[in-house]
Amino acid sequence: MDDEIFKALADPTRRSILDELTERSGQTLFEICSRLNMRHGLTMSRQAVSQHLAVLEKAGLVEIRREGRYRFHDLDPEPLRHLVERWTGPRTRENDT
Amino acid sequence: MDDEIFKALADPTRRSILDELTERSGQTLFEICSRLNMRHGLTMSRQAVSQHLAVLEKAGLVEIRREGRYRFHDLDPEPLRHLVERWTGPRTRENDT
DNA sequence: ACTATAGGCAAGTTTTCACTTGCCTATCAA
DNA sequence: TTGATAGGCAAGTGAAAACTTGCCTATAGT
Repeated sequence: MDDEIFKALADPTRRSILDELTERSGQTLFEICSRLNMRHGLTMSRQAVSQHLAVLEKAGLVEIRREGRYRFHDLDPEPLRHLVERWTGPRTRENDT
Repeated sequence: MDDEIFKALADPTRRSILDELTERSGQTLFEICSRLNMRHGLTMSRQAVSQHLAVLEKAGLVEIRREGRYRFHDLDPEPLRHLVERWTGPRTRENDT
C-alpha cells in the first residue's frame, strides 16, 4: 500500500502535479496540463498527464470527482503524513528550530 | 536533490534496507544481504544490494565508512524529516490523535 | 442536429531501472 | 605467501515505467 505511494512520488511530473493541486485544488485535466506547461516548463500530452493522475489516484493522493463533462482533481495529503516515520521516529519536535 | 531521495524510496528492497539499518546501524554489505534474506524473504545477489546501497548513499540516506576490508553502513534519516511538508504543511499536530 | 470541448481507451515505442554475470582488487589470517 | 573473506567494476539482460499516437465517447452550446 505504501508501495504505491512511494512509486507515485518517484516521478517529478507527479510531484509537480501535487504542487499544483496544493496551490489550487479542484483543477481539471486541461487546467493541470496548461499549468504544468506554463509554470513548470513541462510540455507533454494530455494523456501523459491523465496517466499520472491515475497513478496518483490509485495511491490515494488525489481524489477525482466528475461533474458534467469536467473532472475535478483534489489533493488528499493524508496518506503522506506519517509516511516516513518508520525511519525518522514518530515525533520531530527536537528538530523544530 | 529531492528527486534522488524520492527515487531511492521508490524501491521496496531499498526501503527494507532502511528498515534494517534503522534496527541495527553499522551493518556491512554481507550482513545486510543475509538479513534481507532471513527476515524479508529477499534473495538477491550481493551486487544488487551493493547497487541499492549506492543509490541510498547518493540520496544522502546512508553513510558509508570503510575500515579495513569492511564497509559499514549507517542510516541518516535527516533528509527524510521535512520531505513531504510541501504538501502536508509544516505541522501535523492537529493529526496527533 | 451539429460542432467544439473535455476526457477515455488501447496499442506501440522508448527509456529507465533492477538485477545478473564474470572477472578483478584489497585485507586479513594461517 | 597462500587462501579465504569482503568488496568493486562494468557490460549485458529483462521487465517495468513514461510517453505518444490514433481513434472513440460524452457533455454542452448554438
